[in-house]
Amino acid sequence: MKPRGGRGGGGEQPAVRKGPWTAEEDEVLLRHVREHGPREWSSIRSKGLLPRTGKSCRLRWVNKLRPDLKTGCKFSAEEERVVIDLQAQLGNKWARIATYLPGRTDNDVKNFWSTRQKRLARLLRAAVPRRRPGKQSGSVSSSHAYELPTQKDPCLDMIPFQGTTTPAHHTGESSSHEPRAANQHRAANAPSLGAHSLPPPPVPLLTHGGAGAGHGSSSAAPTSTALLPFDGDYYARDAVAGVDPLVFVDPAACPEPLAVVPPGTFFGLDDDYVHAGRVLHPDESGVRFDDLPPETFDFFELPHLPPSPSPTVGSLSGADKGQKPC
DNA sequence: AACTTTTTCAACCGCGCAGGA
DNA sequence: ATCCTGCGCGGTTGAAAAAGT
Repeated sequence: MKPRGGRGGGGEQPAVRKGPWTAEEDEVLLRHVREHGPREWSSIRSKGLLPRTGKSCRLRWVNKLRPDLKTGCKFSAEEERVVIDLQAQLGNKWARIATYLPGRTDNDVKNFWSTRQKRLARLLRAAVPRRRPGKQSGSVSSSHAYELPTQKDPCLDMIPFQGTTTPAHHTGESSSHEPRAANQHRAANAPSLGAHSLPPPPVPLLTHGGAGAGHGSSSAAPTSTALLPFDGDYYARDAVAGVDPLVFVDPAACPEPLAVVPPGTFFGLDDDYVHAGRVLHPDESGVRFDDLPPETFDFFELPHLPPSPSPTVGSLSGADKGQKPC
């Protein structure tokens, strides 16, 4: 990190400091927020409180100092599901997705997603025979215990892992920005999404076992089986044993599950889904990369999930205070 | 135990929008 | 109508920690 002085707009202001925050800086920032609320970020520097840009201050607050954050907690299975579904629905609107996840920041969601993208990429590369034209994949199975019933060359090397830019499908909003006011208090009051096509966030999505389940958020998923990922899973097929880890929301109580990845949106592939070496056709929809990594099957520890935190709007500020056990 | 690889997390950057002057 | 400033968002990077060999 090159601490460049930056042409700090005002001559008297100290050079902008970058890099990791110190406890002292945190304290100053917290004090500022206590006194003024989470705003006036730029005044922090202009008043000489901290040699940090307003931007940096805001980021620090939002991502680290906010009292309602679930820091240090891995994403629960339910959270993962929400992220995956919403990403399919909204694209990379991390801030918006985060509004559905109390205690999570857009940065959390973003990091989570990119981590999984990387993991998937690696897994697929490892798992899938590289069959190039004219070269048969004879050697592949030797290094992998599982055999993949490949039906068609998935050309995985060409999968455009689009975590970065491509929304799975556009929701038609040209501006990703929510109304400012809504944004501003997102953390504290949970979201009030600007209308558009999505349902209001929090209530249904973190349903656990059904209660309060979803405002019909989706266009898809006529049945829960649409969400059932793996009929040929090579990690945990046996373990699955009829349990759909992703759809533990009782379909009866939640007749309208979250949107599934609609056909053609799996990593930008059209027509067919590529799934760890085999191609799934649209009628097998519901495949999502989340199913791939072994740890996904931590799902079977789901019973440990906290009893529906009732992630309703507003639960964020109160109930989620402090660092609760994950 | 040492080394390598992978994952996680924190922070920065650039861009675009909104509101005020 | 235009410019300026502040803020929020999404993408990216890099260091530290954890896991694997």
